[in-house]
Amino acid sequence: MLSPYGLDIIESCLTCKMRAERLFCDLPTSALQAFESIKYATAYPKGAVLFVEGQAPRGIFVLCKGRVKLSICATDGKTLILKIAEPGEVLGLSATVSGKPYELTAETIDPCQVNFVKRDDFLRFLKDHADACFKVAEQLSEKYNNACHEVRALGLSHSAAEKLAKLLLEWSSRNGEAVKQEPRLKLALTHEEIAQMIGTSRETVTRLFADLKKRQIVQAKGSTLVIRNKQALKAMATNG
Amino acid sequence: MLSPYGLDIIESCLTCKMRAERLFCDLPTSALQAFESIKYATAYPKGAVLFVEGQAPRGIFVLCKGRVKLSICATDGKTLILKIAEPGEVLGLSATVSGKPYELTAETIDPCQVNFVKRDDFLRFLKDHADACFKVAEQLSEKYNNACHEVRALGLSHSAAEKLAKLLLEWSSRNGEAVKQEPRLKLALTHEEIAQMIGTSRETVTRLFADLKKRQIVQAKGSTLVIRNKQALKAMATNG
DNA sequence: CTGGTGGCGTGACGTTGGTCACAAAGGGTT
DNA sequence: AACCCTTTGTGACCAACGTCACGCCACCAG
Repeated sequence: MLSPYGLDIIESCLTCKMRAERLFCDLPTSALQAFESIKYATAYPKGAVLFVEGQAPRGIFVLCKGRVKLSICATDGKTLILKIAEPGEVLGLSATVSGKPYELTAETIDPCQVNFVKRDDFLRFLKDHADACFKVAEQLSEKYNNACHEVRALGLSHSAAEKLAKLLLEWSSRNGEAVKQEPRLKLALTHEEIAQMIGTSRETVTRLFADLKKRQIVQAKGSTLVIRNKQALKAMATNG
Repeated sequence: MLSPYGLDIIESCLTCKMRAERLFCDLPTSALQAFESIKYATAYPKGAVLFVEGQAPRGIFVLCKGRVKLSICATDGKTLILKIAEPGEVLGLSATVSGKPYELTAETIDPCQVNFVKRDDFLRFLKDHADACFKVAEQLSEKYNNACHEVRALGLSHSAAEKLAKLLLEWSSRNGEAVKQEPRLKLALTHEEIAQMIGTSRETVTRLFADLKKRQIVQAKGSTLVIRNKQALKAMATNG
């Protein structure tokens, strides 16, 4: 079997092992078969751009493997990273449904496997499969929810420190690390990228991390970060 | 007929004159009849709270008359106004679909007429009416789109002036005033509320308006604002 | 008229954090 | 080793803006 960019291709959604765990993949077999017939399994190298904000919607991208960076950017080049999409996520969904331009830019940061579905095919699929349509509504609610959290973090924070603390706590809650006394997390992003996630400058992120380390709140072990004082971090995240 | 809070109640969605113009109201008669049977026509005075962020979703609120302020607020009381909802808008939709808590707070700023539908009834209605389900997906896309714009405005702006310029331009584009040489708009909000919309302080808004007037970019005529120099405003909105 | 209240205008001041500039530390390649 | 290139660390400087403080005006009730 061909295996571009070092990926093990998932051939069919019907036999996909991760099917049950994922919102959009978990559909009755009849719908999945229909989906199967309109999807294009594709693969991208690291750094590929799936779509750019402002572009007319070509269709949806179901992420099967790898991570994708979702960002918006200003005319002057300043960019804001909204989230790093993980496998199972559907990208370009809202633009495809509404017909408006993609509202953000999607760029792979790993080699990725993606199922692409053309807009026309997808809309027809939704008309025919009411249960899929409901799943889409659920997915969109999820996305809206995330966007609201983003708005809250950006709009109601008093300082960059507060936003960084929020981000670290959110990351640690991803993998269930949050319940532990001293959560650990892999810092897979550069300071520059972290800065773009919280809407501040690279230097500020560096300084904030230095400060957190000095105050014994976090500790770096290679590329993993140990949160030594969860309470202090939470206090920073809520009181600004 | 009873007419609480000085409203002329719209009795039935089937005979509603505004039906065609509005996304959610524009459904086939069969679906509308089903909707009719599960909705509760209600009325609220000015200042009533439809739901609070964090609350478990009780159902959706279709706004028929009046305006509703949608906001999120921080633990310290600082609030951010996301938008002022106009008639035709469906409130609490995403939370009702996903089952997660309402992500924002809805408070009437006029006497309002509202059609309320309980969550259970609404979900059953969606299962039965695929076309309604698709409408919901469209509505959610719309909301997501708005949220993305909000994120962009908040996260990628360099200054409060830029955000205010963006807001004024957006307001003027609502009523088709934007095409005119010198668009006019009603300032229905206080400086305090405008500040809460762009995430800044009341004093800053006052100062910004004073500056805009001094530079002949806008002009106040009573409670209406005339934009005298659209170009300058656009420049402020894009170049920060 | 008088007092109360809510919105607006404005000065002074201090902090935050963006920007520039450069140094240091890795990490990979030749 | 010498060389890149990327990432991180740090100091200096300054504009933006949040905050406090207060005065003014309009409106309304008694």
